[in-house]
Amino acid sequence: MVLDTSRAIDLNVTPFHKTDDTPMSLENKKLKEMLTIVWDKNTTLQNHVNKLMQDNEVLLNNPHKRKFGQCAEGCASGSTENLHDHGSLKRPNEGITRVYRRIDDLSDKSMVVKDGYQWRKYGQKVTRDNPSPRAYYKCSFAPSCPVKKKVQRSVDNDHLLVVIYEGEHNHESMEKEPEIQTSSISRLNSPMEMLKYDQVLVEQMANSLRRKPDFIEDLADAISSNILEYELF
DNA sequence: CGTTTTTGACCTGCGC
DNA sequence: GCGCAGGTCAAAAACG
Repeated sequence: MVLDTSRAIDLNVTPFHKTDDTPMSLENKKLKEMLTIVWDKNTTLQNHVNKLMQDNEVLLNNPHKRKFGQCAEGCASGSTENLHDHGSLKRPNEGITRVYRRIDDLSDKSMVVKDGYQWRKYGQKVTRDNPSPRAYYKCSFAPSCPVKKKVQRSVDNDHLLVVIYEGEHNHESMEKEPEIQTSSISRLNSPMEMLKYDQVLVEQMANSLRRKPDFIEDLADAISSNILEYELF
């Protein structure tokens, strides 16, 4: 869905860009035109996605919700809007951080997320919008440390654990592990972290968008027209 | 035996 | 005021 722009740019700067009419030059010209078309379509799609995410943000900030944070998983209780909030990047409340962790072993039900801190589980609950239980943890330094976290499998993707941290630790962690931050992009420092972030984000958006029939039609149109144009060359 | 996890009961806030 | 759903408590069980 998302074009690999770095590759596109590499293709666009081939050493064969003389203005003569050699077969290689013609080929290069065609490739450039194709790239322009694909790029335009990609931009259109991304605009569409941005619009959907903005709509989703409006839903998240809907004051009808009981309390912020409770809509952490599967806000799709509304029958008309079936988008989930996993793609949202910013939260209105400070001190609340969402982290996505990938699970490789689906049979592992422990929902243990190693984040460098010690946690004590104090509850577990099955929520209405997600069949997998939500686990509640307090920092083991409580009550001096007020931090809590909630861990639940993503309703969209079994391979993802959604971890919601509330509050800030007032002590040092035992060990630090890299996390996939989605609430604070500034914490994605390395290219590898950015790559992981993109991967997770794309998965979430794809899962959400699959539920939008209009978008599927648009996507199908874009792909089919793209293929036709490609075959014309 | 101390610590952690489990789990049913209870509390709280919100919508109707 | 009632019902619902999420969050928390606390006793019992499990574990090292």
